[in-house]
Amino acid sequence: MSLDELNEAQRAAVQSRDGAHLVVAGAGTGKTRTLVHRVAWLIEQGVAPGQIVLLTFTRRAAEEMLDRVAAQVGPEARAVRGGTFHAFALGALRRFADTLGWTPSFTVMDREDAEDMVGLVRSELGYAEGKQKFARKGTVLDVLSRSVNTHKTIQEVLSDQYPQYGAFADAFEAIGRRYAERKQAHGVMDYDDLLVLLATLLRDHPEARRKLSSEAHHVLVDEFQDTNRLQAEIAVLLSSAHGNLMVVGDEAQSIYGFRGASVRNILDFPKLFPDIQITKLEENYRSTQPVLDLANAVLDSAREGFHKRLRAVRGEGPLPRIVDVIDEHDQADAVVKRILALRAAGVPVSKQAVLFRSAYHSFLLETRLVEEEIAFKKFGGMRFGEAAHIKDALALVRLVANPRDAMAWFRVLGWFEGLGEKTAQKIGDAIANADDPVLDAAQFKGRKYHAALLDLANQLDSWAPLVMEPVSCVEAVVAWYRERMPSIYDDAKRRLKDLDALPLVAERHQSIESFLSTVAIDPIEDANADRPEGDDEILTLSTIHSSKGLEWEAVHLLQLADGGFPSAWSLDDDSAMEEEIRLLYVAVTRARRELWLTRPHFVRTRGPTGVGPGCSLLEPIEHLDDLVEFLRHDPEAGADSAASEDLFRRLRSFLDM
DNA sequence: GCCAATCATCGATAG
DNA sequence: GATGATTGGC
Repeated sequence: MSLDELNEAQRAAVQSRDGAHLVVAGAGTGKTRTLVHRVAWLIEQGVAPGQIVLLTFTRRAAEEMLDRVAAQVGPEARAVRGGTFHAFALGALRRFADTLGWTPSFTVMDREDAEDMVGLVRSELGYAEGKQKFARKGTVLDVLSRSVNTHKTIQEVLSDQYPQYGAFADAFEAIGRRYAERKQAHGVMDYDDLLVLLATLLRDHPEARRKLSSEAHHVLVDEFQDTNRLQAEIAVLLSSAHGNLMVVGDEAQSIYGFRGASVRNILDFPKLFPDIQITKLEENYRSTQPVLDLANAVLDSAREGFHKRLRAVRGEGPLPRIVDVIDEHDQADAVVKRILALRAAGVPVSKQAVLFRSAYHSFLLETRLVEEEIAFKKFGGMRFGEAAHIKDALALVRLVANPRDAMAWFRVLGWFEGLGEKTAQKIGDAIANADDPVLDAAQFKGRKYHAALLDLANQLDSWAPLVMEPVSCVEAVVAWYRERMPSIYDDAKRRLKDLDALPLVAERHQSIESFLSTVAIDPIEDANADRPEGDDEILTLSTIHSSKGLEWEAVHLLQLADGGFPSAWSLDDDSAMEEEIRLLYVAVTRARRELWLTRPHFVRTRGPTGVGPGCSLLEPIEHLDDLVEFLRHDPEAGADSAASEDLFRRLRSFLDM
């Protein structure tokens, strides 16, 4: 391996001695490359790959890094343990569940199941009833989650984030308690439990801590600015046996405040370790100077100054453009034409990305892309594994694996006519608590759904022997479920082929439990996603959140308008607006050379009303005129130009504004 | 008491 | 477009 390709600061990080090390890495400064070299270097120094733990934010990031390490030091690099905090926690908790009083065969609920369980608890406790409108189940779960992820009391979370429910702290707490009891009784964890329980294990059980941390000789954490209190605690405790903890991050790119992340973790990190080493990576290898000039100006517009100046190694390039468009239709038109123009100019679509604040911002564009036959892959938003029919099939598999899974019963029983929420819950709970957890269909003789339940019970019996063979089991379940689909969904036909993906995923797993819990925290890829010949022609569509750490030659940023980006929810909240600014910073710094921002004059906003035209993210940027070139999209001319300045005037008078 | 159908309201980002 | 509150039927 050659260290020649690294600059001095990167080399210092790569070859750092043991101990705590903070690497502050601005956008595009070679953070990934540094981490890759660090891991490779450790292996070359004789550290066993299995003793290195690389915690990243997404599975995608972990895999990419390990690929690159493997390219340098060989396939043994695969033994490096990598992944998200949640995935790591899952593995550790499987081994130490007993210690914490949990069954080792626990399963993991995704967000939707967790919400449903909260919903059931809420109605059980009677908070759903009339009187005053109570928080919806998703909100209740949000509050509970925020409380554990930020170490704040329910009351504090309510006062800070949901003042309208400030008087209901007791109710939230009661729901939280019952919810927690139920999870443990049923042997299911939600995402937060994975972190909470791992932290508890490491904090309160010295033997487990010693064992886990001595297996993790070197702990590296990527994107540390986006960790929350629990994750930071886990990282520190996990490295307690040796203190070899390297964290990498950029406080200016903190964009997960909404789920409890705190920049304090990275800012205060040095206080934890008196002899910490700190390395700053400041030379930007990714972008041209004009892109960075805009990025710097964006940061300057933040209330909390970060005093960061990105310096380009690449030199000059075109100015970023702000293209004014009328509405989303116009925007889709402008972006499609721009993508094609860039392709014609030699930038393949695979080196272009369209980024946006919220997943739905790209809907209209997606229809245009289909018309234009531009293949794309979308990241963020609704995932394949979250589609209702996929979750249905998985619920059946869960029942095979664990007949006491009350939430799976709840979901499955909901398919049958005449069988509603109450009865489903009753049946599910009864089975979960029975000595022999089977569905006794006979007792529903005379009911409309008697025959359906008999069939279900028979099928489950026939699948039970397959529990040791994930693929056969999943295939059998899917085959039966296919037949039921038309009675559950009007658009069953469209959903059918998605089910093919499940057996393929199952093939990669030795056990049903491993299949199910992986699927819960690491959503399935759509095996049917249209894959045209060669990856060359696939455009990336992504939420800004999911674009983290990635880069493209050309970046198109959508919906720069109040209510779009920034989100309507942030407009009246200073700290939320700060996060919107950092989001814009992240988006801008994804671009290597071409950066096109579209600014629609009119957007259909969801959320709080009273959103006017304009983009309050761009307004406070000083010298914006010098930093970007302004264009207007003219749908008639089919090109962006300054020629149709009167377009808006005409439109305004047309709309009488 | 429970279920299905209807109307009103609120809506993001992710593991 | 989903969730929740309401209504009307068994």
